[in-house]
Amino acid sequence: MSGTPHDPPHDVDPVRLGAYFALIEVTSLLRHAIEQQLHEDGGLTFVRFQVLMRLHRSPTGSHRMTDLADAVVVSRSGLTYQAGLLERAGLVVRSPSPDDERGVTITITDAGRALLGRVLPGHEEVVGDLLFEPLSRTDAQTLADLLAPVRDHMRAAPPRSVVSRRRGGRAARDG
Amino acid sequence: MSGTPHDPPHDVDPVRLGAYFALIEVTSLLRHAIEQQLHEDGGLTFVRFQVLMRLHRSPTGSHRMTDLADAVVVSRSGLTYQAGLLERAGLVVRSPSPDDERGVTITITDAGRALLGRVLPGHEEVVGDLLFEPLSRTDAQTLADLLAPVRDHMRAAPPRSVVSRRRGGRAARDG
DNA sequence: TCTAGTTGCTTCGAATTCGAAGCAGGTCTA
DNA sequence: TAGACCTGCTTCGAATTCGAAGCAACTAGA
Repeated sequence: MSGTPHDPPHDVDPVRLGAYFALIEVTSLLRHAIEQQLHEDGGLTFVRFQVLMRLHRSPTGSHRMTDLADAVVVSRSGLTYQAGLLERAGLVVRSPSPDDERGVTITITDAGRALLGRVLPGHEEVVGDLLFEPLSRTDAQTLADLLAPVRDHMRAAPPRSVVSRRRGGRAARDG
Repeated sequence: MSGTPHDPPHDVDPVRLGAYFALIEVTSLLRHAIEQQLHEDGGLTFVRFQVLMRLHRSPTGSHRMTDLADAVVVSRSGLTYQAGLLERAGLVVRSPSPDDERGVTITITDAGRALLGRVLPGHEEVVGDLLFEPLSRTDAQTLADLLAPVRDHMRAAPPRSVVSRRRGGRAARDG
C-alpha cells in the first residue's frame, strides 16, 4: 500500500504508471531530437514544422488560424507569433477569410513546400532511427491502434472541461 | 507514390505515419491538460513536477543536477533555472556533492513531498480520465511494452549522436 | 607536479510560450 | 435596427526554454 511517512498516499497501477512514464519520456526524447534535426536542416522549430505540415497536407494548402492552433496544440497567441515568423520568411501567406471578415486564412507557399521537401528526409530518418527502430511493422500498427482512440477521446472531451476541472471536478468520477 | 508537383518526394509508411502523428498529438494534448491541472492544484509546471517526482521516487530523495536534467529531458541551464525556483519555494535543497566538488546534489524537502501529495490525486485523475479511459488494462500493458524498448533505444543512442547527425550522419544507417 | 583537456554547473541573451486584455466583426433577441 | 453577447485574431507582459560562454574542479600524460 502507501502512506508511509514520506509517501503521499496513493495507489497507482504500476502498469499504467509505466505506460504513462514511457509515453512522456519517449516523446520528450523524440521531440528533442526532432528539434535538433529541423533546426539544422531548415532552421525550423517543431511547432513551425507542424504548422507547415498541416498546411501542406490540407487539400487547399490552408487553414483557419484557430483550427490550426487546435490542430498543433498551441495557444492562439502562440500561433499568431509563429505565423508572423513564417510569413516574414515567405513560407506562408495570411489573408482574410472569405466567409468571415474576422477570420484569417493561412496558406502555405511554394517556398514553404520546398522547405518541407528539404527537411522531410532528415526528419523521417530521425523518426525512423529513434522511434521505429525497435518496433516491427506490427508493433507500429498496434501503437497506432492504441493511440488513435486515445486521441479521439482527448479531442472529444473539450480542453475547456479539463481546464475547469476544479469546478465540477471529481464529480465526473464520483457521479 | 509521391512526386506530384507540390509534393515533396518521399514515401512514408502510412502505418508509421499514423503512429507517429498519434503519439505526438496524444502527448501534446495530455501534457497541455496536465500543465493546467498542476498549475491550478499546486502552482507547478510539468517540468517542476517531473523534477519533484524524480527526486521523490529516488531512494535518497536526491540526484545530481546533470543526471536529473537528463532524466527529465531538459537542458542543464533549464534545470538550473527550475532548481532555483524550487529552492526559493523551499521544495528542494541544493548542496555540493560529497565526492565531486563541482557537482551539485539536489534533494527534495518535506515541503516538496507534501506538495506532491496535494497535487498527485488531481494528476492521477487527469491522466486516468484522458489517457487511460479508452484503454483496457491489457492495452495499457501493451502500450508500456511497446514504448519501453523505444525508450531504452533512445537512451542508449546518446543524444549527442543525434545532435551531430549531420556530421557522420546517415553513416549510422549506411554502415 | 605542471599543463592541457574534460566535466559540472551557472550566467547571459535571445527565442518561444502562454494567458489576459483589446479590438473588430458576427449573432441573437426584442 | 439596437443592444448585449460571442468569436477570431492580435498585442502585451511575464515566464520558461535553450545554447554559448564562463568558471571552478577533476583527470591524464609528460
